Amino acid sequence: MRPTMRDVARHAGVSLKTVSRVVNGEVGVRPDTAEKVNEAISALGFRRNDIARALRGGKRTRSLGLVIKDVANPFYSQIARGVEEVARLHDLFVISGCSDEDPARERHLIRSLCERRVDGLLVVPSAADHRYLIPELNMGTAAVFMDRPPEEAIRADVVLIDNVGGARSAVEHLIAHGHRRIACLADLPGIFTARERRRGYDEALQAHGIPVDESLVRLGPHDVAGAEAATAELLALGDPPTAVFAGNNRLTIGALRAIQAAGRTTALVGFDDFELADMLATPVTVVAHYPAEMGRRAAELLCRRMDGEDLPPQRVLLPTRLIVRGSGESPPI
Amino acid sequence: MRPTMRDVARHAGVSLKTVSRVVNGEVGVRPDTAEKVNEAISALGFRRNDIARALRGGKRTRSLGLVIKDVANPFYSQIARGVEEVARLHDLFVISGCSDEDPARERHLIRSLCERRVDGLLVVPSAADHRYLIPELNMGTAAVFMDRPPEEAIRADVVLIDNVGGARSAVEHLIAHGHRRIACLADLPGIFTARERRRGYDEALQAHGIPVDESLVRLGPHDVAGAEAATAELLALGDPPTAVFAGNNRLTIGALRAIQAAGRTTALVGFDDFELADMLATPVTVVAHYPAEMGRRAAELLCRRMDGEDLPPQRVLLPTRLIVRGSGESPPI
DNA sequence: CTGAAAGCGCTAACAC
DNA sequence: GTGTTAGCGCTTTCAG
Repeated sequence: MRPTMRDVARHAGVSLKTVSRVVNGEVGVRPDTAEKVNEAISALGFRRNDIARALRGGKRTRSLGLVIKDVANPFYSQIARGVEEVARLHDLFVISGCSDEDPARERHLIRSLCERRVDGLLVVPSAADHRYLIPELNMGTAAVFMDRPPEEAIRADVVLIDNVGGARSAVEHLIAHGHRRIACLADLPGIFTARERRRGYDEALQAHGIPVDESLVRLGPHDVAGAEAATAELLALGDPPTAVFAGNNRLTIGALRAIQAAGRTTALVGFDDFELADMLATPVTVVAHYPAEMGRRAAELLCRRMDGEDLPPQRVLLPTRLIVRGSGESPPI
Repeated sequence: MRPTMRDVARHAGVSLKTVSRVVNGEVGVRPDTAEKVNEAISALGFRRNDIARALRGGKRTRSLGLVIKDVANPFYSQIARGVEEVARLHDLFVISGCSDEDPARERHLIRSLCERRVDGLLVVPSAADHRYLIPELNMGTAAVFMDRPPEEAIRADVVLIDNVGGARSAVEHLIAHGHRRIACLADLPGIFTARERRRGYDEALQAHGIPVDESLVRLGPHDVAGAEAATAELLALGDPPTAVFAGNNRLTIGALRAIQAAGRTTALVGFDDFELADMLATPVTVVAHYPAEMGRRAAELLCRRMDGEDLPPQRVLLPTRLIVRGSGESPPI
């Protein structure tokens, strides 16, 4: 069906190797020979077969594998964008898959990507054991982790957000506005970022001599509906919180819905910026960060590893920024 | 570095072919032989090389190429998600790239994907000439287009949204609420969806005997700022529109900003749903559609083509749905 | 400058 | 049940 170099060679009346030289822009081909070859190439519609190319010479496949939770989620799609930008610069393709936070699927994806001989792996790891990766890493597949670190045993680079610092700055902002009864909404404690952000919340309170009141902390909600219900419960307490810190954008939206529904002016600061946060009835104060930058940085580290650079495992911490919009500045009631 | 089947065979004291049989779950291997082979596999950390596998026998690479404008844009990332869901069911990998609406980059991407011998191609085409694809298609690479059709000469399946019908329903909704001076904001006329939506606007007015007033039509703005400026201009007219139809989500946001800034209650219906549309100060009435479904349908069509099904080119039209939320129901002033 | 031969890691087609 | 041989489409020697 598809013509091969042999076919082109036959058509042009030269040897296979000469075609190879022309196709790869090697030197040492007379212009008129090259001309003949190029004519044959377009006459036959020849396309070099990169699969065969990668096979011979243990060549790189010029591809990297990306495992994220879900591309449809803006956080991950921005990571993917950052990765793609760097990949493009290095003439690499990105082969990606969604784990949907399922460890079995994640493992299957990584295994399949290794079977396809991707030159490197970029992974947002789920809460699971990643030791199965060790043989792959030893076998020479570079890997960089994003957003959550793998276990200690895995010696690989990782790019994280400053979760603790970001959460602390959010809660300190609320304290600065006079709040002392501040609720904390965080995702499932199995998730690294949820634990870290909760830790930032604790640290901020402690630093200001405010005891942590566990009845104001809700760990577990991980969607808008769950956060809305949890917030409604908090607002219905005898002594309700005057402010809420929400650990991610879905939790922020849920909290917002509950606060609006209750007709309160409870202050709110959320982790993660989101589109239209400034256009809502109450514009939302957030701890912003830059997922695309995370993707870029991770991809850059990976490329360096792929080029054989041999540093000790890096741990990059990306900064956050508090964006003040209104919801975080309401005074305590 | 990485062990091959030969190495495994040597280690297990069997022939290469026996290893191949075990690795591929073929029948006709004694359990104890299989056992030995499996031990050698884990001892050496062997991973079958899918590159070599695809080469032999003109085998499929079990991958498909996806070319979209930008993964970071929720519209495209949802398409990507739909594609990935179907790919997963068929045990296919997705190799994707962003064209950023640059025809040269799009062409480069498609070419490279063909060189990697993807089994099929899923493309959101930019406004450009796609005839260079014809040889690839003839050479057996299946292709399905999404969101915008390629030129007539390309005989391939395409999955579209009902742009005309959706726009018409939006404008008829405004007419039903008593509006007659309805503005139209649409993207660059080079873009298929922009033209089609503008056509739906015209059709709705004509169907109700309302003459099209070109001074109320703004073609060209393609970001929030541009739409905001265009809308501000419209509102400043001596005889301003009482309602606005915005041709996509960025234009809707821009219009909304301008209307809020002017302190008006101008009615607004937008094409494309977006997150938090219901949480804004004025919840936004929209023409919703389902990008993930577009990705799924396109991927399904592609898989059927890849399986050799030979129907005439299909043209799938996905329905839209008007979601009433408030902004589209204000009466004329 | 150009070409012939070997072989990347695997599977298909046949032996035994 | 198991092994041997050929060869996928290309690049890499090494000769001419």
